[in-house]
Amino acid sequence: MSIELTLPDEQVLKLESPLTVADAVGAIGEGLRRRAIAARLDGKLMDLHTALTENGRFEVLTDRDEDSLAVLRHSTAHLMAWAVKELFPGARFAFGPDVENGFYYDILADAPFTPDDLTTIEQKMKELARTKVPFTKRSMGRDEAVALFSEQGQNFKAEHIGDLPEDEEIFLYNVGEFTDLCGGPHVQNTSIIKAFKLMSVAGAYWKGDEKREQLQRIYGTSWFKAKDLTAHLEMLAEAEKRDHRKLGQKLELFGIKEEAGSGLVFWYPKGAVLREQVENHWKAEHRKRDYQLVVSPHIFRGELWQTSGHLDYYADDMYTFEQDDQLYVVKPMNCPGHILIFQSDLKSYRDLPLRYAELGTVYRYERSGTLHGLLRVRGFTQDDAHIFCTPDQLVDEVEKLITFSKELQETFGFVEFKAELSVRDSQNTDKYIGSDEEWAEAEQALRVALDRVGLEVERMEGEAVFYGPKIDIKLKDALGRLWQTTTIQFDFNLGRRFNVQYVDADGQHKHPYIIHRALLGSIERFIAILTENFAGEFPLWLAPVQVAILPVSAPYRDYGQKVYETLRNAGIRVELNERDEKVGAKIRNAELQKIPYMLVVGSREMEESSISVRSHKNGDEGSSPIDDFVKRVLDEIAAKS
RNA sequence: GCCGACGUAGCUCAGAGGUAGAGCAGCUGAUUCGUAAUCAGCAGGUCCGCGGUUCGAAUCCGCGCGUCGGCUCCA
Repeated sequence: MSIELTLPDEQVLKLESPLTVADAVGAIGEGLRRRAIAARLDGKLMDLHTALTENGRFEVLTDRDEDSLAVLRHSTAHLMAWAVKELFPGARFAFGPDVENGFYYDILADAPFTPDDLTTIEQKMKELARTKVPFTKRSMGRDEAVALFSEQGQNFKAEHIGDLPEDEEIFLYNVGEFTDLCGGPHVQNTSIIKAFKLMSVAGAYWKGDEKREQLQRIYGTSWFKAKDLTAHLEMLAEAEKRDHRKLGQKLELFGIKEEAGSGLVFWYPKGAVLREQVENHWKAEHRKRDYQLVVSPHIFRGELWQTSGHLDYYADDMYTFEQDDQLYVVKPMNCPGHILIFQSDLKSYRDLPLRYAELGTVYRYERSGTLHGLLRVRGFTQDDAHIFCTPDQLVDEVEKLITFSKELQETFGFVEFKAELSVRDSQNTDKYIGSDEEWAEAEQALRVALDRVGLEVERMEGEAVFYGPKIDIKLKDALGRLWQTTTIQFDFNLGRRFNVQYVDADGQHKHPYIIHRALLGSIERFIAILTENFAGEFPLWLAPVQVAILPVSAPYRDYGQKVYETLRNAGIRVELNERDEKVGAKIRNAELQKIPYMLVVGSREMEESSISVRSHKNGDEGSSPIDDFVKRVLDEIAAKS
């Protein structure tokens, strides 16, 4: 029998079976055979020793393909499991997949792994890898496989076989003494696994269920080349340097105080300036787009949260207290407030679309283990808005929102975005509020709007919240990391619960569509993202201190004071360093604080009524008349660049 | 919330049953200096909190709080 393989260049390769994938790769070229990691037949990944039995589009993966990395990492996970089995014979293995940048394996061990254990395991892996042991695959009957794993005490594997679809073939992979339930593919042998490192160990639940066993998850990273591993570790070191929690401390931006409670942020003067700039810009941009800014109280009576449904769903996650036998709730959302404002008078279709925006500070009791710097807190300020509109205004409004989101974030220097469209789980529509028509219409509106803006979008089946479909937009930062900021959510629930209405042209009372949205997400979170993106080197318009004036020595302080006043009166955020230090030390301090401009003033400058400019970006830039410098700075601030 | 690690001066960290240490920052004084750290002195601590073991606990044990890495969760 012959097999026809269509190669990426459309060439058709005819081969006689029986043959393996490796044979086919060898037929294309011997050099390729040596470099091949795996192959793809009609999009399906297979390893090299698999028998080829069907025709199809055939693609060879070498160590240059992204997908090969996944294969390598998955194989590294197996190698690690083997090493663990050697060192800890009682270990029971759960899942061990590849993940972004690496892999993990969930293991139930007699005792938790220590950092020393990781070192030992890593050494063992290196030792085992050098023996150049092959990965081999075989098929096995279900009952036989369950019996095999049960007999070995591998109850997680045995359990998982029972969870696999009836018609799925069961495969086992062997590497050395380790046998795993696994579909593959894997690298040919362990000699390819060279550049890896075990990173950390953490708890993880079996099958992600917090009611099930908690396992030890060992994370590792793996690469084809040592220099890729080094580059990855350097990237992690760079990310650590940019950690907003560290920079927040060093640059005196904010702090979280144990004595005040976790997840609650104190904004120091410099951080408060950052916030102020972000918020001012945000407000101005909303006014430009016909939003009305509103302010709602921080606490509402409990009944309101009964009406909204939050008290039923989230009672344990809300801060509540009683006063005069009356339950009050510290608001975890702004929506009910905006609805009350909407209902303050009878609304006409002529009033729509109506856009209420508020930088609304909300409080939610987040579980202690989830808190993380400014990224996950218990008190935060949503850049919230609610849009009330008619059905035929829907698409336009959503399109405006997406465009607004992009424009707003672009000002902060972000240029790349990814969108996710979350829709309901079509298998399980009962748990969602709203009719099929509403869901269809809303999803259509979101989709059309996304198309119009031309944003890349991924459909997320079953990821919608119970009350409506949503679009989430993620930005990509300077290190290529994605951060979710914008969320645009339909709400079929609150309008009904509060009976929100407007009078249409035909005199009928109707429910408006309600869209809930945040563009930056929360101010706290967004400032964390900004801090990490810029590594604390904020653009001039955001910089807490824009200019530092550094007199060379005491006799020039008065002149420095004059320059200070000129800049301050021009609206520039400026600091005068009057300390009794050498100018080198003053520069060092200003550089460490990442202040964009430093002005050195001494005798020369005093005589010429000038200043010497040093920028954080370029270093010494030479002298300049004061007025020229003021203009330059004001222009740069205005450009928000 | 769960698993693990950690918590010492404002910050970064050393110390490990027997009087609590360094650097930076702070204060005082000297110095008056030209593009990333001038010198000297002084001060600074419930060693996260509460219990326990011990003649004696920052150190060992228990509980609590907090931080970190994950898991789970995220209206």
